Amino acid sequence: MKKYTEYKQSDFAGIGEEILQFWKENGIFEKSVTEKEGQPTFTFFEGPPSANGTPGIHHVMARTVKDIFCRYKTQKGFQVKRKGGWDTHGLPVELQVEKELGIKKDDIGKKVSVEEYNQKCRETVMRFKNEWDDLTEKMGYWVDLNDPYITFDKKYIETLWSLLKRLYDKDLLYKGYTIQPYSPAAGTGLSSHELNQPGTYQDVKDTTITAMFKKEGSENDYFLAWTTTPWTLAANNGLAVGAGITYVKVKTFNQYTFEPINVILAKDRVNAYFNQKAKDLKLEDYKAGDKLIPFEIVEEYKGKDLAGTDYEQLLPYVKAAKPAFTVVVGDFVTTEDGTGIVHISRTFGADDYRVSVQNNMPGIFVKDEEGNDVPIVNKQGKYVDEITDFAGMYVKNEYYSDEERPEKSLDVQISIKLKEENRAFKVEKYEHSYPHCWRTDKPILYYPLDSWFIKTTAYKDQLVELNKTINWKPASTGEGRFGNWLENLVDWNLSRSRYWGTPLPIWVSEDKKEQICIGSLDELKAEVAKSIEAGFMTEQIGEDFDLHRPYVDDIVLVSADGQKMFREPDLIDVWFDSGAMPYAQWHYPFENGDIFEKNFPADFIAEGVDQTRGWFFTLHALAVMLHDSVAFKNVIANGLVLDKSGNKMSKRLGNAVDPFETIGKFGPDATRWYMISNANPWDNLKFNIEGVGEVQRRFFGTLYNTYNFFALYANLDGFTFEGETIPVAQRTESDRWILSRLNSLVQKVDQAYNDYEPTRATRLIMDFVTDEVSNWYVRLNRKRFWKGEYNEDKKAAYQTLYTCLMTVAKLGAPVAPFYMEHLYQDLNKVTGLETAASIHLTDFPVSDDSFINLDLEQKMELAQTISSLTHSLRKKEKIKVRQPLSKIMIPVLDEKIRHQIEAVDELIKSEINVKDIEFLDDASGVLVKKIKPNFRTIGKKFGPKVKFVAAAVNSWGQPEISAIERDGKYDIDIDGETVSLDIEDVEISSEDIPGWSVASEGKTTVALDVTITDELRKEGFARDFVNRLQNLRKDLGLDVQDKISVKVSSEEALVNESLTDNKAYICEETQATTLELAATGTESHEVDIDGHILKLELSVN
RNA sequence: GGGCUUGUAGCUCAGGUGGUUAGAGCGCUACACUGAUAAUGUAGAGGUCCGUGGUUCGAGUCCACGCAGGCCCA
Repeated sequence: MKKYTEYKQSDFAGIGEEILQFWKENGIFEKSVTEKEGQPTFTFFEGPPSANGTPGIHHVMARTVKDIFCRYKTQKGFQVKRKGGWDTHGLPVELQVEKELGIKKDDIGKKVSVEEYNQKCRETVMRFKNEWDDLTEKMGYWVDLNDPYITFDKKYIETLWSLLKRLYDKDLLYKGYTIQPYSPAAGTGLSSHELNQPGTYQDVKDTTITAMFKKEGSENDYFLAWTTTPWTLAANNGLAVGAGITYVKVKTFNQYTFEPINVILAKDRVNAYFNQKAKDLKLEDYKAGDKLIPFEIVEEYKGKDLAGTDYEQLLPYVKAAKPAFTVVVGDFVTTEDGTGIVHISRTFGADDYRVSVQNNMPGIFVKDEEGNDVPIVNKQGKYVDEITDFAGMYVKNEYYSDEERPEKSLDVQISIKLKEENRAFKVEKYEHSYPHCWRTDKPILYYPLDSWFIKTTAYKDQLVELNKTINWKPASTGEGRFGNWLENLVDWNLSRSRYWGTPLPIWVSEDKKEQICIGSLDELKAEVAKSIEAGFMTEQIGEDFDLHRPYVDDIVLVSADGQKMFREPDLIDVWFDSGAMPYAQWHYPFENGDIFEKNFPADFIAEGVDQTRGWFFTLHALAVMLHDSVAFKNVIANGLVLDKSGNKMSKRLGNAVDPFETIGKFGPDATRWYMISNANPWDNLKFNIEGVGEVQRRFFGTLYNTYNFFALYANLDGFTFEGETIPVAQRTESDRWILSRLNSLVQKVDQAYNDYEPTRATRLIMDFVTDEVSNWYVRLNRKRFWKGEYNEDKKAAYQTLYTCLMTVAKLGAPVAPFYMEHLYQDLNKVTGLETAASIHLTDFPVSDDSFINLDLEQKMELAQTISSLTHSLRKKEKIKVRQPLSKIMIPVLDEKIRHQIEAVDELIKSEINVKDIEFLDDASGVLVKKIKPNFRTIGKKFGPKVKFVAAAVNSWGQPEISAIERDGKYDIDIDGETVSLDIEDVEISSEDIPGWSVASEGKTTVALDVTITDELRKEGFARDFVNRLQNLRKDLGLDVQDKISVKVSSEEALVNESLTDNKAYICEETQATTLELAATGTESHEVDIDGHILKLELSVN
């Protein structure tokens, strides 16, 4: 007969490896997909990781979340295809290659050819693929690694080109300006990544100016605006105020020219600009040169009232058309520093640019040689010739070489000019943090650069609307972080001036008047053919043509009017790569149209919350713009994995956790279960390795022990779940109880997974296994398993526990795929009840409502409370559980409770070792009742008078309590007013039983009779004796079923009587066929029971 | 600077719609159990619910303003 495997020792890491092998050999993952052919699909998109770095523990977290729902949906009957992928382009790859080659960006094309450089990127990007594949397997992440999509693949890029072409045809792709960090010294724009490198922000002292902008048509009213970059004042095209900020007009004098002026600034900033000591000075007393300058607030307005006011251009070197030089409202204006009025220069600030565009304000531009609009600072960082007074000066003194550096910087010279013109209110040095170029160490400029954009703003409303249909976990990320981002959407800047990435497929003619966007390899070939005809190219490109730089740059096309066309040198944002994966992973629309249709949009995706503006956005944007659809219906944005103290993990700090080490030590299941159960995936997880150990001990250890317990006895009795399943109605109270709880659990866990709440699911399962199955059901029913014949009752116990174990395995399989598989196999190999080769091919359990019995669950809860209270009393009285006591008494105030307790009284009695349960009701006359107000109801009824009502109720004695119990209501007098209290307005309980040792919890009270009669004492002694005998059996290495003969010699009457009186009991418990009181030989064992020494001799029959 | 988020026992976390003894696990202490045994059970100690105001008869819970940590973006 088949046996359940019994284990001497748990080895969870070993189970992981063993099961992994089993899955591989039997192709279980493949089957879990192919067996579901024809079933409804559940689509999951894999956000591609980059394999140019080693995986960390946070990847285990992210991928566990993904895996759980794919496995769950598979068990729920869906077909879940999971195509893996690799993100291969991008700056980190470039930086790493540059580091390894010991070059800088400038060296590309000089020291190293673009070709060599790209080859190196291609090698580097997959460097750690093996580690990644290894982790994927070991952690049990089921994803198809055989046919992954790779973003540098030619087919992948071709899809990207086709998408770009579609956007281009919809007029959504355009070239424009954006304000970007720019290093004139290095001659290149910087990415935010580069700006975030350590050391880029440095404290510097700059000359700052609070400039005076003269209000149009006024005599001497000026708006004050502060800037830390005076060189941008010549490009000023507007002023911004906060709509809700209060502004004042102050009558005063200019400290440099001593002229009378009226200045307008935020009310909150007056104290920062005017000396309080001058508060009481009179304006008419002011004399030119006075240190203290008097001031007087003469008017007050809101920012929104100032909007629309015109002012005179401050430095009118380059003109601009109206509505330039107008006051507008900006949401970024604060009164933290400056004047509460912000100087706006469309060409030199991102906020400035945005607010200018919103208000249609032209910027200050000059024409270059080709007639294009360019800013007043050139790419070297010098003023253009049009700024006559300062033409050719660097705008930052740091850009000069040491020899050429002027004594007075441009900022200082502008300050002097403005002071002389009565346009400077205040000039001062100011120390602040300013970003510097990490390569040249010179300050950067915010500067308008050419870029290609996708006009996402044209789809803003659809993006916002469709986002509302997405189920975000947590909701706040969707509404807040993502929703707000969509509300303030700007066009997607697609350009990157780099080498390793997807090239922009746009060719532009030499005169910039014609352009063409290529949407496929075939199109490109057709264009190349034309170019060959025109004599610009000599050879057609081949099928294996690499769509990367530098090869694409060598292609010269021909325009309609016969000009040469060159590719725009930009690459596209790598986020376009990943956002396009729903299409590009299938090489859609060139191939696989049917697969794409079935797998778009995704039902579910998951990635880190840091992807909100990355992958989540690009997926959403492309789906909305190209398909008028969401890209995903459900999304989990998981949080960070921090170290145990809440610090970010980093290799530099040495606090990073190695996932292989953790899995190697604790196995994949405990690692996964810990991460999911400890905190919601969207909260940050403080990863503490001890927590993994705890999960292993507490949850998996308990489950393992429970299985082992089952296996031990089921093997002895040969239980194989053969024959009839015993009807639930014929099972014991506790069987029916645990099955009721089990079915409730199935319902709740199913719901939790379905709601994308994995943490709730794991906590439910864990509590069920440890508290209900192990600590209550198994503990109370232990004897049923090991005592007596293999009868119906025993069979029911086996069946019940088996069902619990099997169901728990299925419920927990999505989170702990290895151990649950192992448990499934161990159980099923004996019973053969399931036909599926793997738990991951079985169906998710379905709750049977007819098993759920809430009344029974209440009863058991009562039993648990009563037992716990009695234990507590025994403890207080120092009476051990092995000592039987005659009774407990329980006051019952209603019949229902009484019946409920009666239904489980056997259970209670055996658990706490008492002979009897006695109920005390009103008739007993010994009850002392306690009453307290039910605030929930009286709060609603009496509102502010609650206090008085509560005081009245609390003062009641037995007569009032009896009265309200009898009549169902009671009238009291509050403040001369009669109010009526109903029985629901109070809670009556019994706390005291005069003369007894009592304990209570909630409405349940227990009193314990602590009298130990001789008979009880003898019985207790017999129990102790059984205990010693059992120990002895174990010490002697006897088998559970061995029968024995026992001889005992003792001088004491108590001992002898005890053994005689309880002989039958002792023999049954210890499997003794005889128990003799007789002299023992030399082979005897001496035992001590509460100071009574006796000798006993034991022989196996 | 802005958006989002977190703050409850030494640690990790629960605490529908406000309701009077704020819970669990781990850890700690003590005890019990010893045929689940490198297990297990019971009990105990341990709290300014981040702070300050407010709303309310009543606030861990609602509102406002702060403080501290985190993420993203400027």
